[in-house]
Formats: sequence, structure tokens, C-alpha cells
Amino acid sequence: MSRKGAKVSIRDVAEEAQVSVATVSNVVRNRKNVSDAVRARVEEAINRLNYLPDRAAMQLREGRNRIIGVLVPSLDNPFFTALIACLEDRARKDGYDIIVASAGEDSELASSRLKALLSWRPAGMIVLPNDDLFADASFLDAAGVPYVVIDRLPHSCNADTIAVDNEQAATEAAAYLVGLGHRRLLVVATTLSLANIRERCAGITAFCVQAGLPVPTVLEVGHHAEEGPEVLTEMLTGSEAPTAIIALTNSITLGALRCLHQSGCAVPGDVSLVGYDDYAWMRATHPPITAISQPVDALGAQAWSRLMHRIAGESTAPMQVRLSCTLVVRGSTAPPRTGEFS
Amino acid sequence: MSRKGAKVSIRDVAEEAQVSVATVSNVVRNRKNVSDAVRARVEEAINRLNYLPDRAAMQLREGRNRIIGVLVPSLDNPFFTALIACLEDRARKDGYDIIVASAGEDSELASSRLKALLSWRPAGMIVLPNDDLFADASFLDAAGVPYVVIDRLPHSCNADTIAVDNEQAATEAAAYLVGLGHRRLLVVATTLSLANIRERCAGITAFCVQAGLPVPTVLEVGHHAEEGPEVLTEMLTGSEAPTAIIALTNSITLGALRCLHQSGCAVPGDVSLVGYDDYAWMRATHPPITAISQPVDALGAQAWSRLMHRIAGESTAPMQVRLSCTLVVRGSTAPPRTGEFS
DNA sequence: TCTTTGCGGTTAAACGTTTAACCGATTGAG
DNA sequence: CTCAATCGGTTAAACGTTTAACCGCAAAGA
Repeated sequence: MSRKGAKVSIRDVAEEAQVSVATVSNVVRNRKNVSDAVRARVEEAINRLNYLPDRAAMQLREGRNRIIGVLVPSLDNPFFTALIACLEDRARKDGYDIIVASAGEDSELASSRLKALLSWRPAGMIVLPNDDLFADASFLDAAGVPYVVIDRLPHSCNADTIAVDNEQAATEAAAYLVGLGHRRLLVVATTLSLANIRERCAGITAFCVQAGLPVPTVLEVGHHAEEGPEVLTEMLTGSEAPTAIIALTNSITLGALRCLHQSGCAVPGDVSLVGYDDYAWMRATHPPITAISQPVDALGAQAWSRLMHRIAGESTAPMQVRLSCTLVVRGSTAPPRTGEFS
Repeated sequence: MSRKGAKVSIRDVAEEAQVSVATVSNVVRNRKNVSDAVRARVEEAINRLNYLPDRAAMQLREGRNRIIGVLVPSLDNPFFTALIACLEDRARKDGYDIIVASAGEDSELASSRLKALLSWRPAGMIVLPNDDLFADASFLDAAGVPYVVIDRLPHSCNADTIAVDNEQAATEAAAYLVGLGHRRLLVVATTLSLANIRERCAGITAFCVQAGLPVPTVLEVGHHAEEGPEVLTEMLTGSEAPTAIIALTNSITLGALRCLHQSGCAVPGDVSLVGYDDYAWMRATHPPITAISQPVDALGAQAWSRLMHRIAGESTAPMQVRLSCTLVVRGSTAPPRTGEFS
């Protein structure tokens, strides 16, 4: 056992094993033929000293190594953390380490976090921008780091992107509700300044227009709506209360559910609810929540493999991938109570 | 704008600004007096070239720098991710970066992840061991890296620890239920091989014994119980069905709730439920869940500040901190239906 | 006028690796 | 017997920083 606090380097191992540092390096990276006797001596020394190679030194020497930077808006949202869990798993299997930074909703902070990640000289980056501009893309381009953008696609983007087919998903939900007989839909969103949210709205609106129905009201309640926004409660108790709600986000789903209970609306008796994302708790409520399930694992897996290809040197044109969501029907949706077909 | 892919080093900046590398270093770290003219020239060059200092090189030079390694059992559990979110926030404020690794439930993997973290030469580590042995503690000691252990305390530990007062929390929950009139309690746990879970059980058992009640049954259902374990469903429909359930984990709370709904038990009509941890979804269910709320932020904050003190050189004896939980009473608990007092 | 001090900048060593180049000794082919 | 090739190992340079030591020069104190 080495003495406490001693940072042991390859040099110490070399000395202990009576060989040169190059030989130690060769045995740990097994690059050249090393005689069994010497190899044994070196490994012995490594174990005795608890030697661990220094990643910073490796990285410095090799120019760029097996780090992937991951930038997400927040670590409080299960959608993001599920994605990270997926990426971390892939990374480990491919021998990479990921470094995660959360950017919050402040684009100033996002920039600084991005630079912090870049200063690790990562082999690649996976980014979930927190706005549609993603002005920092130019920074990534300039740095020459391969990257792929997930979920929130910038306006103009010449990078690989992996996202969900928001329009399809939302359309499917709307079609299902209308098929049940609902006419007064309410859409609850975080903010329309995000393209993916706009796409979801667009899908619903387009469907309604096509079906000859009035375009549904869209309520913007911001990012912190878990507690159930008052404006939604008011709307539920009004005379023109909707018979069905589509929540466009997991936090909104939570908030909407809360409002429904607070205002005494029965689900699905008085109002049907379709949630976004599909988490364990949605299966545990009573009734369980009908939800638009995003393929989180597939999202992560595709992003990862795309990035690996780029790192390997693939230089084809950027790819824009869209994955489709599935509507999981559960107990929170039913035909509207009275036969009030318009 | 620099040409694509060019990794620009301090040397390039020096050349561009017609100064020595030392001067560039001095201006970015502003250590010595640099004339305004030169400073401007250098900053100009930095911006023109998009220069970012190389962390690996810094780290190598400085021996050990501002990285904290964080090791958690999983990234799928909101308790862990909430903790990470909290730590990341502190880290950013104190100018540190955190590197997160998840160890799974395999202690083999945990070891290898720990070593991977250590090879970054972090200034400190925050560890949530995935078993009570935490055999790798010796490795950390040998490496001389300050560390603090959160939540799952090893059997014998001469390190700083921050945990929750599991016994107090569980006792409080049991007392509350017994106070409501419940006599047949059921405790649902992941596994008794974890000390914190055992402590929770112990609290409940001790209280019941003291109150002259039979010791409650304890059900072990493993870590993946979100879907609602069959054995629990059976127990709920039996003749000796409990009138109240204490779930010792957030995932168990989910699983228990699911079982209750599946077997048609009304909550709290037929059975009362006390959950563990306090997440947004528990406030959105109908009824909202009475829960033992762990002070996640305080846990993270204390761990962080403890670690900072150690890094700063504090060499007092290791501290064992226990934080208390609070029972948040909501709608999922009520007196038992019939007046069946033993 | 001579010495000191401080300012503004440069030089060079060091951090822990990897790896191309090298080298002596043994082996095998011709 | 000679030359080449292979084997098993070493030497030294390089990666991008930081920082102690140094240096020329101008201002100030004696």
C-alpha cells in the first residue's frame, strides 16, 4: 500500500519495476511485445502502488481522446436525465466518458457551459439547445468538433439532428380525441418560442382545421408549471370548459392533472387528458394517463451512433432524422360525458 | 474566423498578438501587470482565433484542479438525479466541474467506474455507494482524494458522511399511521441488504414494539418494482390485508400505488399509503400522496460544503451528519375504514 | 551620479503520458 | 561466416499549460 496522498505516476512504477517508463506504457496499453517476466514485474508494481494512468496527460499527448460533451437545458427534467442515462450507457460500452453540463434557460449561461465543455477538447458533442437559435453552433463549427443536436432543432442547421416527429405525434393524439367525440380541445404548452412545441401545436391545429373543427385554444404556462397554473384552473371552471386537454410536456401533464383535481373535474368523466412523455408515475395514477410516448432510448441511441460515425470520419451531408412517437391509450381518456356533438 | 478544425493553442495566440506565450497566459489568468495596449492586443487575438485554454494541459501542469467526481448507482432514479442537479449547481458557482458516473448495481462495475473517475485526478469525490461494504473506500484513501459519502453509509467508515435520519423518518410515519388507528401495517422495501433500508424498517419495528403492536410484515421486492410486484397484489387481497402501507423508496411507492389500483383497493378508503421521497407527481395524483420528504437539496449542499472544507485542507476528525426528514401529510392517509381496533 | 525599485515583458522548466527512433543481442537464411 | 531481421527493451521529443527566474529599462531616492 502506497503512502497516503502520494500521486503515483508512470515514473514511480518504472522505478519500482526496474524498467523504463516506455516499457510500463507498453504493458498497460499492450502495444509491443514485452517478455512475460517483465510484464509480470510491471503489473506487480502497478498493483503494489495502485497506479492509475493520468487522463489529463494522456489526453494532452494524444491530442483528443475519448470524451463526449453533453449539454442539456436542465437536470431536473426526467426526459433529459433519461436521455443522459441512455448516452452514458452507450458511452461506457464504447469506451468513452461523457461530461454533462446543464445550461438552464439562460442562453448566456449556455454559451459559457458550452465553452467549458469544449475546453476539454472532446471528441464530440451532443447538444440539446435551449432555444431555437442555437447561436453557439458556429462556435462548434469553428472548433471543428463533430456534434449532433437532439430534440430541439435550430432554425437553420447544417449539423446532424435527431428529433421526434412532433407533428405526427400531436396529430395522432388530436385524431384520437376527436374520434372519441371531443370537440372542445385545450392545448397546454410551456412556450411557443420553442420549435418542437410549435410543431406539436401545428399538428393539432392542422388536424382540427381539416376536420372542420374550430382551432383549439393554446395556453402558454411557462416552464415551471408542475404546481398547476391558476389560469388553467380558471379555464376549467368556465362555461366554455374544454372536454379534453392535450398537455405538450411532461411537466405540463403534471400541472394539468393537478389543476383537474383541484377544480374537482373527474378524469376522464368531465375532462379527458392526454399527457406527453411516458413515465412510470403515469401508469400508477388512477386512472392511468393516456400518453404520447417519446422514444427516448431510440433518440439517444441514434444520436450516439450518428456521432460515432462522424468521429470515425464520415463526411456525408448532415442527416435530419425524425423518430415517431406512439400514443399509449390508458384510462384518462374517454368519450365526452354529454352527447354534445357540434 | 479560424479555419475549420484547427485546434488553436496558446502558442497561436502568442504569435498572432506578437507576444510570448507567458504573456498570453498572464492575461487570461490575469496574474501579473500587463500593459493595457498588450492586453488589448492579446484579447483581440483570442477572440479572432476563438482560443479556448486546454483543460487537460492546465490540469497536468497544476497537478490537480477543479474537478469533482460523482459516483451514483443509477441515473434513472429521480433521487439521484435531483442530487446531481443540486451538486452541479454548487459546482458551477464554485468554479468546479463535476464528472458523473453511474455504477449500476454491480460492484464490479462500480470499482471500474470509480477508477475511471480517479484517473481524472479529481480534487474530490462524492460517492453514493451501491452497497454497504464500499470496499473501494480503501482505494480512495490510498489515492489521497478527499471524499464524502452520501445516503448509503458503509459499515465501517472513517470518512465524512451525510445521510438522512432514516429511523426518525420511518418512526414518524409509523407513529402517524398508528395514531390514525391503523394496526396492521405493511412495509414494502427494495432490499434489506442496504443499511438505510434496514434503518427505516428498524424505526417502524421499534415503534410498533414500544406501542405494544405486532411487528409489521416487511416485503422485499427488489429494485425494479415500478410495475407493481405480484406478491404485493396477493397480499392486498388476502384476508389479513394491511390497512396501511409504508413504501420505503420512491420506486416502491410507485409500485405500491399501482398494485393498490390494480387490486381495486381505494386509497385511503381501504388502505392508507405513505410514500418515500417527495416528487411533483405525488402532488398530482388523486388523492395526493402522504410522503416522507427527504431533504435532497440540503443533502447535496452539506455534502458539497463538507467536501470543500476537506479540499481546503481541514483535517479534523470525519463528521457523520444526519439530516431529518419531514412527513408531509396529504390525502392518501386516513383512519382505517372499520373500527377494528385490536 | 550611483544604486535601488518596480514595471512589463520573456525564457525555460516542469507536469505525466505516448511513440517514433534507436540499439544491442540473438536468431535464421544464404 | 556474414548479413539481415526480429526481439525486447531504452531514449528523448512532444503535447499545451503555468510560473519561477530572469532581464532591460525607466523612475526615484540617496
